[in-house]
Amino acid sequence: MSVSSVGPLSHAVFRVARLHKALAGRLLRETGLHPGQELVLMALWTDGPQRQGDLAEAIEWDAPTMARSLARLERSGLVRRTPSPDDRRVVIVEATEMSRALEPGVVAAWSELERRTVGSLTDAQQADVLAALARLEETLLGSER
Amino acid sequence: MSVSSVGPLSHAVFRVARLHKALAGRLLRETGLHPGQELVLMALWTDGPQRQGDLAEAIEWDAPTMARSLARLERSGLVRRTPSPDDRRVVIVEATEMSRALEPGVVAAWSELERRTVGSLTDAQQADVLAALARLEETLLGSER
DNA sequence: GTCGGATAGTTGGCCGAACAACGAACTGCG
DNA sequence: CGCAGTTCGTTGTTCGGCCAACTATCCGAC
Repeated sequence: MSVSSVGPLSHAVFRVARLHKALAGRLLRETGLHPGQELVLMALWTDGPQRQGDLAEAIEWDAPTMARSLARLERSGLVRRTPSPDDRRVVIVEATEMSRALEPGVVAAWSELERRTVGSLTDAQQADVLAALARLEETLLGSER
Repeated sequence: MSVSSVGPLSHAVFRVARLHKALAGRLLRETGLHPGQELVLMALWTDGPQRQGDLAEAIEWDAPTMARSLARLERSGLVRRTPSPDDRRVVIVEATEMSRALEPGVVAAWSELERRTVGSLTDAQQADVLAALARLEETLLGSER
């Protein structure tokens, strides 16, 4: 029973995901960030300081994953965490001035990633692919509940 | 610059991949395996004993990732590794008898994963999605070289 | 007011994943 | 024959990702 015969669609998702993530990693390397960290920073750049929990929810991360990732970003000086005065349990996260220097590189990396992902697809094909992915996402989300 | 605006297609790939992998992890948990290990075992079950390098290539894994994963599987008694007599650098990997007990569960998990991924898609829609993923894979592969 | 439950983050453990650096073994060329 | 270069696998380090267990804080009911 080979993988591709048991689950052709799952296998295809697997393969595309691997390739895409690997490409993202290579492109992002020039910025010095690891894949995923740019999501955190982009969320902070666009939405401003926010509670750690909200940030985790925004990019759909586990709380432990977010905590550790922020600890690393903080250590790199890209992020600042301050306890909220209102509720001493919550932590407010914000991007530092220093992190702003990375923004052009990150946007460039994502643009290039998108360019290389879209490839030579026509607009119509691109719409098809997006629609297909949306269908998959909807199905998978439905399977969670 | 939000992620979805910079790279809508990339973002969609990202999201589907996360959901799919998480679902795979949940389904596989019942077998006691971690996502990825089932790929190794399935390859060994179908193709028999083989060189570690060939195995890594078959499921497109990094050599270090394969080495460590096999070390864990070996520790669990699911896999046996013996040095090749012909070439003392190479290691021959084989699935143990004990591992065979997991086969039904693994196949069931992958079947369920596929079922939940396909969802209520018609055959035609399913073909569309597969074609779309194939196009993406082709594009991404082309971007590697 | 106090005590129990809910909420916010952290930490430990384990895994897959990538890169770099390394040692061991083989191969082929001069 | 000997040595350079290649191939095979391992180890170190650093990540993201998940679960489980824990601490600290807050809130609400009694």
